[in-house]
Amino acid sequence: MPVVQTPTPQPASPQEDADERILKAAGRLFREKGFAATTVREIAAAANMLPGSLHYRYASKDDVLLALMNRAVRRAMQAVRFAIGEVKDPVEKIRLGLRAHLELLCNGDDSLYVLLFDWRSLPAGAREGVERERAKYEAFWDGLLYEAHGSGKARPILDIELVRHFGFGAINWVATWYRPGGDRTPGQIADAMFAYLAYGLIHEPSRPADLDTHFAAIMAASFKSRS
Amino acid sequence: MPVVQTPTPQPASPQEDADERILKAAGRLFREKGFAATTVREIAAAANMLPGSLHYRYASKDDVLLALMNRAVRRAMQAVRFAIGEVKDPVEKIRLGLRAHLELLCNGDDSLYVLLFDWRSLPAGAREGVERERAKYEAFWDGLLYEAHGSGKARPILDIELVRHFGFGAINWVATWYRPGGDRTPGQIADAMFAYLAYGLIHEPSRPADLDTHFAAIMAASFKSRS
DNA sequence: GTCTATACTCTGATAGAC
DNA sequence: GTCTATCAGAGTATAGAC
Repeated sequence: MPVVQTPTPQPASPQEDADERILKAAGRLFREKGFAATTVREIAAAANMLPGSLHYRYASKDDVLLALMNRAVRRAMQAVRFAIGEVKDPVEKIRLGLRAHLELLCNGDDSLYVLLFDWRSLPAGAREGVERERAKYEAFWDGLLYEAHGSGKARPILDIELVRHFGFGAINWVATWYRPGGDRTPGQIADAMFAYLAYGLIHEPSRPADLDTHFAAIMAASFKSRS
Repeated sequence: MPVVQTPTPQPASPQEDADERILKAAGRLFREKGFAATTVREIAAAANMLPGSLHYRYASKDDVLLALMNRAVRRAMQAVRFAIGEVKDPVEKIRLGLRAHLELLCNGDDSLYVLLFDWRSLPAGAREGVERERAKYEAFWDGLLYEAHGSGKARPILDIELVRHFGFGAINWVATWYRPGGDRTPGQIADAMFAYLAYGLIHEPSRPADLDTHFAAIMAASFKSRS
């Protein structure tokens, strides 16, 4: 199993620096307190500037949220594509993609969390654009699932969209209980989740040895491999 | 498979009527717009009273949220216990509990949604009490999982808490994409989720027929049975 | 218990100097 | 581009009549 890497971010140009500071500060605050409970003064202070200066970059508080969410989708797509790389095995692609998604959610910037958990704060007018990009990301995952389904390795899946919803749910929910420094890294958690969902929790005496072996191998690796 | 029923709510006494109207209105608004984006004036208007009257019942907006969340845990516990009833099979108990939880989340009052998705809005001081009750609910689920684990029907589970987290994630996330009137009822969705997680998505030629049969039976029923 | 009226704070956004 | 200073409005909570 290849170790997951994250794409190296390109150094910010001088003029992007202020924008970057704003989005980073806003991301942290929106994640901690939620969009509506965060004030523009707080964002500006955390970004080491004054409210007036912030307004020069973003015309409104909503615009900050919008930019943050657009960035979240972009980064998620980028991280998953990068993690999969040139891997060909369709099931392994899903495992690697899950790891990348969860690592971004837990240890990356806060934008993905905000996208997922502060969706209601996005004004209705701005929703369409983000929705479109988000749909692309989901379609990408559907493609991975469809590919695995077609490979014959996966159980005949009755509803790929439903499987994606359940998978996203299990993995996104990690953000509500994960605390850095715990027993497992995000990568290990993602592997465990993959193993449970892929091989199931029901054990019956007639279950063939190879299924248990695959399950055990992933679970064991989920303990050993660093994220 | 017994049909899931919901406990019949006892009729509200006259003086509870106003409290009830407030919590119901607040639940709907908090779910739609979030706690911070909802104003006391809106809650009062939706409950057919004026802000001053609302204040007579709840000293602050935070108190409304607190009452709503405490109620959510109470109702969830009640609904799951009721759904399980006298069923003895540990795996079936989990299936029925999942259905009840999801039905409350999708079609019941909005308090459970608010509890799960507006957790950050609860002031730190009030968190402890809700946390304690919520921990009891989670411990109850851990008990169900432990029981299933001990029955020998379940695969040797390495981490019950992790399984609960994944299960809660998949099932709670349904609230973010479920729309009433769609193809499936909450009960059917819960059954599908149960089947996927219980029997796994990986299919291999050596998989014994009985596992596929159980999986198929639940999935087929998930299409037929009304929630 | 519910109303009216209001106090006081904080919010997002802006205007204009530098 | 960033600052200072400020506006107009909305926010929660309250006081006190009925």
